[in-house]
Amino acid sequence: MAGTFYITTPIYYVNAAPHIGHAYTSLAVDTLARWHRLLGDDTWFLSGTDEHGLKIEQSARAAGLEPQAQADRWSAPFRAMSAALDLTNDDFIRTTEARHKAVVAEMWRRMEAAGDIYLSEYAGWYSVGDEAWFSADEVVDGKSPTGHPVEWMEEVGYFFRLSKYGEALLAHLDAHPDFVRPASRYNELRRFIEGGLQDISISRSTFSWGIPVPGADGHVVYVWVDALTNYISALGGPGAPAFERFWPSAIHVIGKDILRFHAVYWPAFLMSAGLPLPKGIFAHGWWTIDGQKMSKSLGNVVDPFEMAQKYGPDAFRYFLLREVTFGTDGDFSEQGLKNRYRGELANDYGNLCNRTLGMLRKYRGGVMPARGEAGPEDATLAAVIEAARAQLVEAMDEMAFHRAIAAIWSVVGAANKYVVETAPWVLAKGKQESRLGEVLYTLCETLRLLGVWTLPFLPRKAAALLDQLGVPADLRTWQSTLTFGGLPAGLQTQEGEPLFPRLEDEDETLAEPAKPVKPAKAPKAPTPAKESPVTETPAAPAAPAGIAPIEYDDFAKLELRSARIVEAEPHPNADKLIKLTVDAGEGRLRTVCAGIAAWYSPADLVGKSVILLANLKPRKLRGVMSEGMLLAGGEETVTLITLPGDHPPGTRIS
RNA sequence: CGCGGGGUGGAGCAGCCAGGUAGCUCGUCGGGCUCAUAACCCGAAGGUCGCAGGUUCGAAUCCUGUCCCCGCAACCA
Repeated sequence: MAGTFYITTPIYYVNAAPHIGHAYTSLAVDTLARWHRLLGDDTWFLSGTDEHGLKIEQSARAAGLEPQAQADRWSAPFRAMSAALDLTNDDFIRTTEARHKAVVAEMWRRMEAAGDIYLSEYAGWYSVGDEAWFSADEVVDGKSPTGHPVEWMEEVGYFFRLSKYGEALLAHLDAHPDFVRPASRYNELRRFIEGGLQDISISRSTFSWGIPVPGADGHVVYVWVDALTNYISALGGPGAPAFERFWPSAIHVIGKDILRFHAVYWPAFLMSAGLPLPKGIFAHGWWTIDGQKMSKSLGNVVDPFEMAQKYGPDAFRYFLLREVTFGTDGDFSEQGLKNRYRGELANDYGNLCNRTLGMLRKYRGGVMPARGEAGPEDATLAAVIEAARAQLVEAMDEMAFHRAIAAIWSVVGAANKYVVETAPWVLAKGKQESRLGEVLYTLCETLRLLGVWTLPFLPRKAAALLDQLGVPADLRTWQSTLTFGGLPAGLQTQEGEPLFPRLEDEDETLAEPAKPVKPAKAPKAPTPAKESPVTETPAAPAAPAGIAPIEYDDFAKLELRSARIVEAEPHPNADKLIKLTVDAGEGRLRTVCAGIAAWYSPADLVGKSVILLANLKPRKLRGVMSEGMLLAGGEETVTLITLPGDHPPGTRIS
């Protein structure tokens, strides 16, 4: 069964803090790595950061730092994720490391030697914001389809003959139907390749923060050749011992947005360089938050550090892997996490451990009994275990975490049922010692299997359970769970805390989000439970059950003032925002960005009197400092709260 | 005709590719148990599977049409 298993996360681009998406990818990969180590496979788990490019160069300049210093600074949180989330990555590659640069240069030379790189002049509309080129018909009013300004650029640069590899890629897909998973992505990709591949630009001369193109001063290797090569540079590159040991067995786990680069560019680069292709690519889905797209403006970005802190890394990991079919999109909600925590972790699994160890302590002084008289309930439980073991293996082979967990939990359920049906407390009263011993043994051994099987999914808690049971290391392997009955009699179990203690806020209604809560009578503040905040300032945290009542003092903290809009123009770099200049009677004008572009045009706004939240901490929105927030209401359509036309600016509103 | 995902008991989902008594979790109601983290176990109620046609002995599942929802730039995995 033992084999070689190399698994990677993408390298994360360091222009933003880690969020749930990064955490998800890393946790999924970590779980697979732990699983394969459990199976005894020679396993290597790689993660890292992508640190080159114009964006970093610019943000460094804006911060007054050297690009490397900026990269160091922003790479740190990604490295910190390993500790916070219990990731067991064997290595962490950074594209600014010498070992990486050397292999990128070698890749380049190999591709060049294959005749796949050529110099050409190109010209077109380039958008810094997108780091991409656009054709003339894509550019509207000097903006890219994504709203970023574009500029006409002419550049001499290197191209890669991607067009040459279409047939070979299709042939590879034919021969390896598992090369891209899930199947829906495989189909999507096929259609894309069948549509024909264009050569791609693989160098830049408009910025310098990158790996120099070998033998071509002034050119740096453009993002994909640089970034994708991390998967082999971390192994030391072609010929290195680690490369020989791990390379062709690689599985790249990625988000669905970068499938094309991994499943088209990367294999083509490798073919060109004369190197074997990875074994497969798995593209997972994205998370929405409370049913909505994750976005800063909604204030619903999930901070993985905070979640791990609050619920523990195990529970966070468990939720992400259990909640959705790996490969499809899912919805994250703290409510959902709490529900699964309480139901599946605390009540089902944690409580099973607790009651079992409690009975063992009570009836046998915490010492593992010898086996005894069998009973009819045993076979039922055994059958569930046998089935679950097979399902677990099958599910993990398909990276179907949710099914793997469901299989394990079928055993948890069966064990809880076993307790009720065998009723050890009745056996104890009736002095049926032999049967009681067998029942307690069976439960403990079942817990051992559960503990081992959940090691990849709940690394800390599973280990804690095995510790409580007193399980020695050689009984914590996959192999040791292939047969039932490994636990030796006489084993001393340990006192332990409940694995998953009840959550603090247990009186909270965890089930139905829409529990009608009478709205606090907030004086005048037009704040229904789910208002759309007008500006992109920190929105109130989502409060599904309504917003908790506040004291008057809380309200008094708001400095609301009337203000007159004196100027309005579209935000230079954001479609949803309007940049307003308002007079709040302070003797100076303020700039406020409001997310109302979908409902108002700038011309409509000038001269209106509105309500300004004046003491909101200023905040930069897409590059423009916004000093306040305008009150507005509505869900589908947002309406600014306006005051009668001649209302004097600066009046305090309460 | 831009692309993609989705509409299944109160909520969230599976099933659909390979048609054949509609399943899971949560919630609700009733019962049991008392070892345990007021946890656990059993039972019940509750769905004409968005709508309309079609194919078929038979359709949640295949085909056609149609309506609705959600993503698809900016913290993008």
